[in-house]
Amino acid sequence: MPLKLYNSLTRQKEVFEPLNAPNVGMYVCGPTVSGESHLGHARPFITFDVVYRFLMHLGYKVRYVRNITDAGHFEEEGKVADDKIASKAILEKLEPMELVQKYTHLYHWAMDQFNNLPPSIEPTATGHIIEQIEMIKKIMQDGYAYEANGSVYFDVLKYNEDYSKKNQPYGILSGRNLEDQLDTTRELDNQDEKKNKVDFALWKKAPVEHIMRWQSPWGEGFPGWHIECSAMATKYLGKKFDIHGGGMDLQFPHHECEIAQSTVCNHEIPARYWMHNNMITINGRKMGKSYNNVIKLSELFSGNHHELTQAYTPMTVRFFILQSQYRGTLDFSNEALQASEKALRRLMEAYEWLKAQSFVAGATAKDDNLDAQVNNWLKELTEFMEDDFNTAKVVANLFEIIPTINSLKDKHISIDALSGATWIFAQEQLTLFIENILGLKVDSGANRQQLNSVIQLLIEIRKDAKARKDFATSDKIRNQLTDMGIQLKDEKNGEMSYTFA
RNA sequence: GGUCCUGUGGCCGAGUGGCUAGGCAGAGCUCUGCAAAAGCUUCUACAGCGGUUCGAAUCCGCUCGGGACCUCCA
Repeated sequence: MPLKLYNSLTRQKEVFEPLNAPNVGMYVCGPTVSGESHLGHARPFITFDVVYRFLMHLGYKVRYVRNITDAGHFEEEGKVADDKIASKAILEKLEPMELVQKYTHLYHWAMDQFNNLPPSIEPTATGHIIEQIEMIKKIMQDGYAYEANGSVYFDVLKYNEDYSKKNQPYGILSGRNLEDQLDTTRELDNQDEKKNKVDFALWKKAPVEHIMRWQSPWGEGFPGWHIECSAMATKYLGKKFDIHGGGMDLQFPHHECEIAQSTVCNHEIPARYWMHNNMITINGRKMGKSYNNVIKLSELFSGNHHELTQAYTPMTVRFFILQSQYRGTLDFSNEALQASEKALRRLMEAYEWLKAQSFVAGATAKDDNLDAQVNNWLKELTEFMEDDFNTAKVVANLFEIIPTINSLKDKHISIDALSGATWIFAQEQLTLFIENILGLKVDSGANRQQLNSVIQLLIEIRKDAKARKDFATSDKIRNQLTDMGIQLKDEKNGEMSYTFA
């Protein structure tokens, strides 16, 4: 079956056909590093990490470009007041590059926690001022932008008029028509440099107090928000590339504007497939700065937030996100996260155990029905991913297989219930999907080597106690370990194992 | 106001015109010195009202509810 994905541009699922197979170009809008990333930001990066991983699994050579937006009007929350007082001395002033550095590091740390693979190229907006200026000049030459008082604006009306004839009106991606927008925005329109309210900035003149500024043909200023993605995508992926991704809230205006800019410069819509992940909600409402309901990633990992009843590991969060399909909203709650935490532990325990077993390839199956069923579940994993990256169904099928694995482990079924080939196939598929495609791994604590030795010692003592029928001691060890978050389990064969809560 | 999305069991979530999604929580059983874990079994569904159909949670209409975007936004 071929890979199919939902294309926001055409509003339907389409078969994925790369422009230059086996190469695939994918651009995903990255973070604005003026603040710390929150749970909502995690979704696109995890979603497209899985897309990236799956495309590579299919054998494509993927160039994955994800930018860092580090130019614009920067203010760190809470620091604005200080900065206004600060005045003359450079060291007292808010230095944007300090913020950029700080939050870029935090962002990379979070991506690493989530086990997201680094993109092939991670360009910064400030590193591509020249490319952006060149692009703006080109748009002006073609007559689709104008200068006003040191700023440059894109002429949306003219663009819409000309490109409507080519069946590419402004609003083609978000499905809105310009007339409606003119109607709804007219009242707000008064004193402006813009010819029309719907025009957007390609370049902004920097006010005197603005620290971030670059020389340009129009004076000192800084680039508009939308042009950076167009410039960097074009530079690294060419005029036309395969996939452009990002959050649904970027569809308009950001991606719409990107399309307009790139279409003028390069004469075609920059990407063939547009993918948009839906939002994470909290209490049914989009998580976002303007709603004042964000949970930052560091807060999520530490549990230090009034909405949180506990800390959640990065893998729990990743798994939580992958349990849903990326195009639907996903509602955050402690209950939901706790469910994911437990489910993930069950999945990983079964998987780790299975991975450690050795099977003989030639052995035949005694339980043909179960064997066929397991094979089917394993095969479906690929089909589900090929159907617009349906990780929710992939996860569901993994859980279908778990009881069989645990039954073997607990000797409720014998090893020859399934054929050797099926067991080996299960090992391969689970490794492939759990680790390589979903990108899940066992949360590794700090240095646990000594801890493990200590626990091993306690286990020995407990075994002796049990042999003596000294259950008081045996229970004391188990219960106190449980209180510390270490769970002892008595295995069937008299051995004991443990897991960290 | 404009454009669009959505409403699934206690919670989170798949899904399709006819077959048990899955996870977590709850109940029972097995195992166990007792637990835990695990296995097996099991209870709560498709907002409401109409329509199309042999058959709809799935398609259509209306009503009610929730949400997103309308140039800060993942």
